[in-house]
Amino acid sequence: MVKRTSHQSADCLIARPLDAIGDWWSLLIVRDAFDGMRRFGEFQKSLGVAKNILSARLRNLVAHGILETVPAPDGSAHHEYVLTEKGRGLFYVLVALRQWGETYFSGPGEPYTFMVDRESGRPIRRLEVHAEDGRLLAPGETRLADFRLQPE
Amino acid sequence: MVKRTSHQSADCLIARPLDAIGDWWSLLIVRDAFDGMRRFGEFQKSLGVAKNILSARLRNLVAHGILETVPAPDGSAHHEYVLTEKGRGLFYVLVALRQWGETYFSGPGEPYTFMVDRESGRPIRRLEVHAEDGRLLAPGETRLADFRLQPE
DNA sequence: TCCATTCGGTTTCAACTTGAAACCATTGCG
DNA sequence: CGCAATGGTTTCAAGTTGAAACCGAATGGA
Repeated sequence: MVKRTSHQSADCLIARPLDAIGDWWSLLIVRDAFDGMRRFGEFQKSLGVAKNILSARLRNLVAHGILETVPAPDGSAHHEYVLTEKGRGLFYVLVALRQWGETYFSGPGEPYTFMVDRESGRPIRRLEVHAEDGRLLAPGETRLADFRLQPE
Repeated sequence: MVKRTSHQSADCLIARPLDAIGDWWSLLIVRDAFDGMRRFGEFQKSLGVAKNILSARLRNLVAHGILETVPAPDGSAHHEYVLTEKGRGLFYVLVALRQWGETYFSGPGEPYTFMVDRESGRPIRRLEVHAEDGRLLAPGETRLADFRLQPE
């Protein structure tokens, strides 16, 4: 075996992100970070993940610029992990995954949790994909195109 | 070791979806399926993945109702893999991941590929998260809430 | 002061997963 | 009939994961 396959250098811009966050734990760490968690111990408790794994994942997320470490504000020797701009960019991925989960993975009769506007407490709208001119695009109504030279 | 950790029964509706698609290959298979691929060989060639792994992933995606097998239209004994409704629901996840990739993972001077409207060939708009009343929500301006009883 | 505890990890090691390559069963075709 | 293509499964070494033990630096209390 050469090595677990990496998509670091794949052409596809879906494959490359998966290299950074493409495992079970990383996205959950990011989710918790959006929920305000910052400390190693908080993540560990929330996720129930083994410490070595958490350690490796945090290191990887920091290496990819998704989290960054900042000195702990309480003056302790430890540091905290906070989302970078790039990390906050994962918000839309989380929302998409979440809405998919709400639609297809919530058991009947199960306490239904969903994403609400923090301000009003009301559910948010479903994500939509729009063309440049505003038309709503259904799944599959897109394709990929090269723009080596900016057209027009 | 008990078993590789599963989030099947996690409360969180972000964790549970990750159980279905939370590895490198599954989402790439779904991406290819959106691109019209249907045959084992097509996926294998496109992804360069070992056949045993592809086989296991396809089985898993079918088991989760993301793909389904249909008899091959050419009358051969083989079948094809096509996206179900649930599978097509992953469109928004792919778009979100893709836009994140476009923003943060495209090397400078690299041939820039992005998602365009199939009809017009023009780039699509960025995803936005909106509150019920239409207000634009920034990353972090949401939270999760329980709706055991429908409020209002 | 000294012992205990918490926090944030690293190390160790067995079980599990991954991937390359070999193998196998059907069908298609000349 | 023979041979290649398709769509897998099997095998096995190497890599990854996870539970638990360990460790070192700071507090925290008695």
